[in-house]
Amino acid sequence: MSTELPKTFDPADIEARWYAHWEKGGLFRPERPDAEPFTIVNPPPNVTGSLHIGHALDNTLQDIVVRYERLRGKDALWVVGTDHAGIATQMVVERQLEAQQDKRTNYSREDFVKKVWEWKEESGGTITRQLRRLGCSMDWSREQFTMNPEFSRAVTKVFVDLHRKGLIYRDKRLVNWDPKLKTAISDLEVETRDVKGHFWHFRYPLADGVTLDDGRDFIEVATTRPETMLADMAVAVHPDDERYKGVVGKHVILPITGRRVPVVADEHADPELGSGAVKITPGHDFNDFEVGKRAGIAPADMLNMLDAEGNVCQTADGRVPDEFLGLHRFRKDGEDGARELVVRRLKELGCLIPHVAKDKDGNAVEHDAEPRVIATPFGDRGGVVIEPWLTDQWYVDAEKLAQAPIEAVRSGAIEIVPKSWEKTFFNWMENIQPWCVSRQLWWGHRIPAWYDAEGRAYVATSEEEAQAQAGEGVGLTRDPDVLDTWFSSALWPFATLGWPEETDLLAKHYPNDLLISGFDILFFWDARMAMQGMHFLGEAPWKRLYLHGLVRAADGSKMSKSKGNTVDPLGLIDKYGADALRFFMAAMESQGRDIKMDESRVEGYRNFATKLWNAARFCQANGIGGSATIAAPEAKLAVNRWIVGEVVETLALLDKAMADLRFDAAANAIYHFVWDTFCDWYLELIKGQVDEETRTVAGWALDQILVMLHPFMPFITEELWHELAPAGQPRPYELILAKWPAPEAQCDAAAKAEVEWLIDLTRNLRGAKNEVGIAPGAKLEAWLPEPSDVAGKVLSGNAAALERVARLSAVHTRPAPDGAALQVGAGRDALVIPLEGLIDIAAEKARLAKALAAAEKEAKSLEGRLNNANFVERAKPEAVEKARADHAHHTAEAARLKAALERLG
RNA sequence: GGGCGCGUAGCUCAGUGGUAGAGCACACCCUUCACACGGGUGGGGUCGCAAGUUCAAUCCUUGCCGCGCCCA
Repeated sequence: MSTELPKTFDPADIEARWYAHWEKGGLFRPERPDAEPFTIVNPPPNVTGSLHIGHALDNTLQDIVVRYERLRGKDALWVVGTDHAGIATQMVVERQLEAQQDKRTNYSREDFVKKVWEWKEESGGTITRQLRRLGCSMDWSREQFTMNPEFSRAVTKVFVDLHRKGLIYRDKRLVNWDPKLKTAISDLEVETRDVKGHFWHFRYPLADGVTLDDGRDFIEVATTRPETMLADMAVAVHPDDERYKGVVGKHVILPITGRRVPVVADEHADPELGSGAVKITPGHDFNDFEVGKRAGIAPADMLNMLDAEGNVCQTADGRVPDEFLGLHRFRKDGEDGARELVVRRLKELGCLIPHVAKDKDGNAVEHDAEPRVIATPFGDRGGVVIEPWLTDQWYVDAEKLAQAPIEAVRSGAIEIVPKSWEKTFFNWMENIQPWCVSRQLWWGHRIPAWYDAEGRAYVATSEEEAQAQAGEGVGLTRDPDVLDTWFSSALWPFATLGWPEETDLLAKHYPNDLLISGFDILFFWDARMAMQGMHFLGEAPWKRLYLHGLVRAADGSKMSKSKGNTVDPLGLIDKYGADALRFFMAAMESQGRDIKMDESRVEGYRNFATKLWNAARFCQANGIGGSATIAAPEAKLAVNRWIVGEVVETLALLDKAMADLRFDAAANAIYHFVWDTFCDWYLELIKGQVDEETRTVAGWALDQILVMLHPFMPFITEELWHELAPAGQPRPYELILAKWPAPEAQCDAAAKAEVEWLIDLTRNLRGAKNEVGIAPGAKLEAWLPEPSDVAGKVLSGNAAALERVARLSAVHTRPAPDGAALQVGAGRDALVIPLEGLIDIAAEKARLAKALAAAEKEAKSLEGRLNNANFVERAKPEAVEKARADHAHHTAEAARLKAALERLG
């Protein structure tokens, strides 16, 4: 036995000490060349990031699984690393420059990128340090980064290969353009939000004296974005719309620009909506782009009226008046923009149709526009309104790549847990759009494409190769853009293992076994890993995909920095310890539900850790220490045989829960075993009678607790593992590398029955004493004239426990003396405790009457059911059997209570 | 508009076709030699509403009400 444990434990001290020890000793990835592999890759956090509560959840769950599998003897590999996070990281460094009145464009690309690398080396490790505080047992020796040279080579190869197969192509079309960040973004990075806006109605004069059937010489169109009329190229009407039949093919003359544009028939125009005619701006609206193409306008000919920052520029036909040039697309920083000026000019020209509304007195009032809620696209990073903008970008043919993953999920090759996410997955994958992967940034994987003077692209793994393709002497310039960060992180499950080299690591650990991620990155990351993994390695990257929810604030709202309602996991670790935070995460993680932050529960699990600590102190003081065996020790005493059986049952619950990825069930199983079974009953029952057998069994049971709890609470368990080692016999290995329990024992039903009888008796006795006002500590004598078999065994074998725990100094197996007495049940037995003059007879009668009423109510209800022929004939035989047994039990109970009442007079 | 999920004790959450559970909170008792971050006892729920299926519904089906998320 080592020196005695201190009275309280200090999580901070233990955590720092053990983590350093594990990491230094390489214990996160022991050499297990012949063991079955188990592989998880962590969702690489942004290098810019710091640990938030969502990371804490995600990584805790992964660590629980990895530690569990490591204890089960597998060659468990948890790949860790960080993501270069193109936009986010570039923004961080740009902000730093801004703070010094400096800016990115003051530097050459090379110099700026060098600055980002410097920043990364200096501050990029914050989050990885924080993951260590959580206790995460990742393989730091192989820490990855998406911009490492090896990883970058994989990214280039993927781009070149996909291009060769026609799965990546360059195209001129509308993209989601972020005018703040000045880059294209993918459709997933666009957040649609409802915003209050306006709906303006214009009149576009018909050209050449043409009129509508009703005589009007103009067409009415409406828009929420008036400024785009500067680049209008058509007016569309529905082909079946009788009102406009006569003007299809005719023209209108646009106000302000004077541009002559055709009226085209297109089904996009909805006759039911407004006037039924819509203005068409193919260069600035996704729907209009399609209409324009159908009307025969090539994308290259579509008019563009905005620059990269969303300011008005001259269109190719030179028709935008000078006063508009340089204006922002709409009001910004308190200054009117093109939108406001267009409305003003149209109004002056008499081309604005006012919106007529009634005021509160019922009078008609004219407004420039109708107020309306508009679904508006915002960039999820920059936070400004996204502009559909006509540019050349690189696209991945996601539709083709999506087929294999769809099939994999359908066939079960990938199991999504919880299953309810499958539908969402299919819905997205089956309607997937081309994925725009080029970004107009400097920080990231530069696109491996070179252009000649005519703009022809040569895609190659190197400039030499591109030159070879283009031919000797052809001048080439490299594409300035970089790839979407998710394009590279999609390769995480295999590029981190050395792909495209055919390494042993790759052969052993691909496919990974499991991926754990928040559902919020199902499309961004998980689906894209599945696409790339299946395309390049022919197999799904993982067998199971576990999706967890969000950690929400205590009031159920989403945590966000701007709302200021975030909870810092490191603060919780400081306050309660990493073990408590981890256990909270596990216990609250029920599949398919978000976790609401509840600090009192974290506190509760801190208390749980303290409970275990003190139980260990008790054991230590009684010479109970580390066990020498994996298998359960032989035992004769009922309590010991019983606790072995309880370990066996808990282990089964735990293994089942882990197999099902039910983290809550797993955590609860071990929690209840430790607190309720081991501490509250087993330790109480062995107190004062700790013999050699008990020492052995208790030591073994405590070891099983440490192992089973270790995945959830790695620090305290590791500490106790060593503290409890027998004197002079240090543990041969750390707990992190211990063997998962294999009791090779069965539940002993007889021992279980005995101990449960004793527990039942104790509970009932305590309750009775409490209700009739006897001091809990009072020692009593009881009479049990005809003990059942179980009772007999307890009386003969557990007298000490009876006295200590049940506080019965003697139990006489002969008829009880006459007089007032307390009656207490235990299993099928009823003990009589004569207490003439000691108890409040009225209180005891009330207690018995209450119990009798309850028993009679149950018995009556069961009787009713059993008298129902339908039930007896049609219900499952087990159900009928159980009802009969319960009925007998409650009837006997009632009879007993009635007798006891009569005894009291 | 389409999809998903939720509504169970004061709060946070499990759960099951056959007498409703946990943690915290609450009430009362206990300074019992591991632990007051503890021990003991107890109160508290027509399981959102309505109909249907069933011998039996908190659980299955449908509708409704309320809340949340995703997609268009």
